Amino acid sequence: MIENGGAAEPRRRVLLTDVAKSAKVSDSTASRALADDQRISLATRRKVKAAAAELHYVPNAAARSLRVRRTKTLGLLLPDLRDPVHGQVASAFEQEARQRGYCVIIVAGEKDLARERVALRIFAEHRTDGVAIVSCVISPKDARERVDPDRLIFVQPDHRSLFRSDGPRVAGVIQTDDAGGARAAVDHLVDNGYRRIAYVGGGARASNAVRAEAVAKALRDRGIRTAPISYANSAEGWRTPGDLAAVIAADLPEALVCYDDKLALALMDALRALGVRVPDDVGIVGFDGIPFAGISNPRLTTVNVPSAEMGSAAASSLIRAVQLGTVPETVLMPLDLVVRESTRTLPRPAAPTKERTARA
Amino acid sequence: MIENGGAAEPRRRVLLTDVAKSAKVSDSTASRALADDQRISLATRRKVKAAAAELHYVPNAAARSLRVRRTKTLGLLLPDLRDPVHGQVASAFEQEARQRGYCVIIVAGEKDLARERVALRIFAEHRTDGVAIVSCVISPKDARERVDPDRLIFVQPDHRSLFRSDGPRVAGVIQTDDAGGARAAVDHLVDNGYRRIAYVGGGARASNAVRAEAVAKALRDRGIRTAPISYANSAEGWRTPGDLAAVIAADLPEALVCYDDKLALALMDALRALGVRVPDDVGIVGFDGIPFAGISNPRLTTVNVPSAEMGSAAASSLIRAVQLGTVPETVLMPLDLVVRESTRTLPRPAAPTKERTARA
DNA sequence: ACGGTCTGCGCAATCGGTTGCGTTGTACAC
DNA sequence: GTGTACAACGCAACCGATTGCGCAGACCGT
Repeated sequence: MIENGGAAEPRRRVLLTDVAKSAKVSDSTASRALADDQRISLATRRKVKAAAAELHYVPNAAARSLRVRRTKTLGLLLPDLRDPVHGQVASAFEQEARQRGYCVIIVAGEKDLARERVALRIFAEHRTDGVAIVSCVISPKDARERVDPDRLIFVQPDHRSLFRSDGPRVAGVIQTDDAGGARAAVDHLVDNGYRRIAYVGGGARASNAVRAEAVAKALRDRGIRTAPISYANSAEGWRTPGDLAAVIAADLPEALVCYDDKLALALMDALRALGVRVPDDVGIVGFDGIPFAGISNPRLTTVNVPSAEMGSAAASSLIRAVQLGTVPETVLMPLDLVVRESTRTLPRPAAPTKERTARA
Repeated sequence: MIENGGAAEPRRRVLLTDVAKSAKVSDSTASRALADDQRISLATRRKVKAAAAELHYVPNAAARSLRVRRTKTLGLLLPDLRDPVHGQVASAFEQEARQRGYCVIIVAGEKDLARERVALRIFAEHRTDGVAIVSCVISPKDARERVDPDRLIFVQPDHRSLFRSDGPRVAGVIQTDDAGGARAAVDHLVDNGYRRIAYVGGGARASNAVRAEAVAKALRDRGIRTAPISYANSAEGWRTPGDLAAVIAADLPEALVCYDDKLALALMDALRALGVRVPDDVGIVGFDGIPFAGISNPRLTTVNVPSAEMGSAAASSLIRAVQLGTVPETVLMPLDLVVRESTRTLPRPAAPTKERTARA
């Protein structure tokens, strides 16, 4: 029977000791019994478990992790939970972690270095067994100094610029093959007759530079030698999609490759306001493969990024590393193009035309 | 100077004791100094802090919370991090919490009772100072038995069906005024000449029933006495938006009020595939006000739900309750309609027409 | 010189589990 | 009868902080 004490006092939490007492065994035996330690007889184990259930015993994670020096907790640092891509990553990460018995502390860093450092500090205080950093601005070096590098993994669903000049290994990295994705996008466009192709950037962020470069290279590789147009934001401040659309509409290319789907969709909206039709007047391809790209009007052709896979891969890789005492692995995620309605086949000879490919 | 010990052994964590030793004070003084206890002289405080910084001391949250019986941690249970609405709520919740010095453990319950119970168990083990439950299937009663009711708040950005037959107070609740929202939507439609108005449901979920009822009542209140059409999903299984669109197109109403924006947008896409134009052939209004509703084609008229405000309200209310030892308050969030392009003014006398409003 | 009041700091208990090691009890062999 | 092996369990230390209480020394007044 449960002793209630009569009064409605703030019911004292039931401790392992209470369970032990109720089962008439020592604390240590109770602890082992609940952990299914083979040294404890089956009968005793059952007795203890029954008592625990009866008393509604809930172990104290803090006390346990203090002793065992493991928290079964992971830290997840990302820029923003509202973003579809990060939401996808976070969702998959959390699921995978939970299935493996870990729970996760999520902190949004908002692409702000100070906040990101605070986040890592929080993880350190909580002694998380591992940390995943998704698309953040903090440098790997900086991050390594704040949390155990062996317990650290970077996830870059949108770029991997941080990892070029930083030596062979910084920790685990789950990165995307932006070059491959850009190639697929460009191939699709060129094969369908598009020639005047522009890249529309997402600002001054490093992630943008990577995709811009990837697209530029893919264009060069296909012999598109017309100076690639690139609409970057002004160094200061941000252009609204409306402003950007106006600039673009003033000298309309045949196709636009956008930094990401969010930009592509916003741009489609803004262009529509200007009377520019997609894909009739201009083709558009995005990056990321967010859910809404599949039901927009027109549906968006996009380079799909396996955000969910990246999230779960990060979690499982991290956990494996923690348990084995190794360093999280590094994996490169392939990107595939999903062709929809925002691009079409241009009514023009698909074979490379002499006048455009110059001396090809 | 930092003693490194030479070898690359798994650098022992630095403890408060180390800081104390380095500052030549006792542990207790070190602890108090770091907490800026007035009893410790300023000079000593500075000395200790310097030592802590020098040694890169990071306090152990588990040890601390074990002692102080407070974890400065909140639990957040929601169905899915991928959902725009929940993402918004989670984002705001996390921000607010972090600003107040709390960190948050997020668990996705996926509208699955078992998983939700596991989540609450996790929160209980971690002794979270408070728990917020967003749009979940677990009953308030059930939840109250698993976590301290005084530390519990429900957030219902999409419905509040759980709270009708459950007594006056179940814990804190942040709920939405769906009735008001539905009224605004219906008023807008009716004022613009729409008469044959249907509600398109989101399945058998309780949340759907609430909005369906709210819309039905709003229609009745405006004297729209034609039997309100309502496209519910079949009891078993789910209809695809395509199926749903086909059914709707077969006998097209003048306007559709959808359970949420996601459904509205999917429906617009499916209807377009069937050659039905929005808003020319049918008006559409959604619920939630997700970001993408603002840039869809056509832009979606929708009942805006202040998800972010709800998230931060939940966090601050919860924290306040925890600190004051009171019960989290209950608030009702007003919903406002944002009119965009998916509805228009019908070329029909706006005044109620005799033949439709029957004996009005 | 001596009692009283502060100021600044340290001792040791405490939070709630886990675990190395030792102890008890029984069975079995010799 | 005694030694040995093994199964089942208990004692007490430990994890790393926080904090109630007490104590030493400085300072002051008389």
